Amino acid sequence: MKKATIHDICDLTGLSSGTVSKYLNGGAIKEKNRILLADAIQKLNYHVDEYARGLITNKTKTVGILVSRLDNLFYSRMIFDIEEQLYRKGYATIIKESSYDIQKEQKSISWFISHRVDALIIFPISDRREDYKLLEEVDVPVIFLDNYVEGVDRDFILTNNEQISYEVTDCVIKKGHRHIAIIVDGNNAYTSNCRLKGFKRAFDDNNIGEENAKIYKINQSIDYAYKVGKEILSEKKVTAIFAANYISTVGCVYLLNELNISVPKTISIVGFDDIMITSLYRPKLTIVNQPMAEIAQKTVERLFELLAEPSLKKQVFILNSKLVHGQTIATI
Amino acid sequence: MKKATIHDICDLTGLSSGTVSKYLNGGAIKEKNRILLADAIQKLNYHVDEYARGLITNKTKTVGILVSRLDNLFYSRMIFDIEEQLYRKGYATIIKESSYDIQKEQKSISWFISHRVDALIIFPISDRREDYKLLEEVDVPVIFLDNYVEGVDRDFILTNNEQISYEVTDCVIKKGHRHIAIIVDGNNAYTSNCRLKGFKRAFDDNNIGEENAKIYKINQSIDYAYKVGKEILSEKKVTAIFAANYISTVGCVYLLNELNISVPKTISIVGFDDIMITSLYRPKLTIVNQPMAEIAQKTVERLFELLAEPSLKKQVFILNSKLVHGQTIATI
DNA sequence: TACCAAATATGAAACGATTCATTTTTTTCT
DNA sequence: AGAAAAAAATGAATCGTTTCATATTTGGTA
Repeated sequence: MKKATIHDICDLTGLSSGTVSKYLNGGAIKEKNRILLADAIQKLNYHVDEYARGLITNKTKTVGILVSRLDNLFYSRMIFDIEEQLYRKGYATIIKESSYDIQKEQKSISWFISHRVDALIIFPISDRREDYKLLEEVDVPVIFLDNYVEGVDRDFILTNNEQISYEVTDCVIKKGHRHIAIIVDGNNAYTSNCRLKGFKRAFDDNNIGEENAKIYKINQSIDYAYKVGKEILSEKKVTAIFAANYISTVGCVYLLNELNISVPKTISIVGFDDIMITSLYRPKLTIVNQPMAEIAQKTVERLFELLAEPSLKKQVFILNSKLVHGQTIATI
Repeated sequence: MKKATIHDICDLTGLSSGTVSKYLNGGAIKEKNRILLADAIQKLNYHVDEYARGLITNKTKTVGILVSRLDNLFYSRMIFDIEEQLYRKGYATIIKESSYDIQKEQKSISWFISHRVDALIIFPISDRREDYKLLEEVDVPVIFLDNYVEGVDRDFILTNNEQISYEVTDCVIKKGHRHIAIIVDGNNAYTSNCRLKGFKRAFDDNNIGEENAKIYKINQSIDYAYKVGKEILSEKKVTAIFAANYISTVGCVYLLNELNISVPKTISIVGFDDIMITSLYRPKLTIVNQPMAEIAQKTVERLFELLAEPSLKKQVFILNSKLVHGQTIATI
């Protein structure tokens, strides 16, 4: 049994392909024929072939999302929000992941272009302009999230990483801590650097030598974060940990739970991105929250602006994170 | 600047479309021409138009996944595993979600068919055969996960829900509990019923009247689970809760944390699907684990069997869950 | 050099929809 | 009823690939 096409409908109804097409796309059809067509479509179990349609219309009503890791709740939650909004507007979402593999990221971008997505949302994993060269000659709207890439003339939606990191660190210092460790992502170049910068600036502004600022870089694995956390705990002087991304926050909380470490008596901790953390873990973590819903909202909003007017001047949007106080910073 | 096509490559190289196509698909080409083509493709920033290709080859190298909720970690984790394996085999994954809306589920199935996915993976939300009628006349391989639909002649991959639920309940009863509450999903008809059946059978086998078995149905919202949990706590007689899916487990743990309830002294609890639960929450939860990696593995394996031989006789696979003991069942 | 088989290259037809200039049918008005 | 205007239907051309039967080139051998 072969898939039914428009021609089969023509044969069955005696109407022409143009009329069938008009029906499928909601044009004006005589009532008699409308019924005829509805019946035929039902009878033949007809489905539009979007590949044939896309070929000629040059629109696919499809948005690609390229994410580094799907099993990172920070990303998947945001994607969930974005998908939901796109669906409402009649767009389908195609999700692919790069797994922090630049080769795979490029293959995915290429795949998306070949599949003619109408727009592309990327959580970039590289900070080198040439890794996104592929996109330069392509006139698909692209929005980058979570990370900046110097020299790429596209839209970016970011959060005030340096500022919030400064705020966290300053707060910890003000509570009397002098030896503080920060855990950042080694891959996530630009964003990590911002968080580091804010961290260091707080040391400077409080006149504390930067040699007291212990910096740890991890890759995007909870296990690795766990190990690094252990290493930090063995550093006797350190009294506070700033887990400056979601993965390291989860890793540290696992660790503290596992070793039954009394928080904040033994060690103080601040986390990043509260997704199921403060609800599950006690004491309640002091944690930075990036405005995920807002980011999703802004992304979709901007996406449609770009779809309507692709030549809009590129912009960088910076949204504000919030520090939510729990009970995990001790006052010394 | 228009998108480059094969014809542009022909013009630039002086070769024919057939040759270009052969090159793109890895055929034998003279070295001289191979270089010529590589250069031209680079220069023109050419990308294959998969819509044109798909139209004629009738293959899209694409698998659709239709999931009820993406922000349910039990599903998203499994999808992550499946996506990973499909990627390795050169297939792209398109994810859509139904949000427990049957209309949306059907629209998505229709979308997938129109977009000619080579295969389809569905986490069904209905247990009525006619809700999947769309698929009957379609010769795309389909695998259903997590839930059975009576009368649908397709492959299913499930877990031993009744058996494991029996095991849990029996264990709780053996520890002296007589009044036990179970929370199941009201939507998730077949699977929930299995879990309920096992629950009740344990009561019967232990000669405890079923009036002691308190049954609570929730929809797929953590907040609702939280509320139901509260209601259960107010039932003075109940000494143990069996949160028989991931959402209700999370909801209950939130609640117990929030109210600072001493577990298992005040109440005993068993959960379902340990994703970030036992690592974050103390005391360590006694919890049922479905073999997520195995399910993903089996799904992909079966998918490729069906792709190779679509007329294979349909099967129902049942994998085994495991009860992992923690410290949340009190002995009375 | 001439011949032949193997290796490459050619290009028209096909895939299944939409488009749009043209034709046919229906409606409205006198 | 007949003419004009409006509405609906027609169908050939088109989108950018792959396919495959045919034609051309290559290079080894007599």
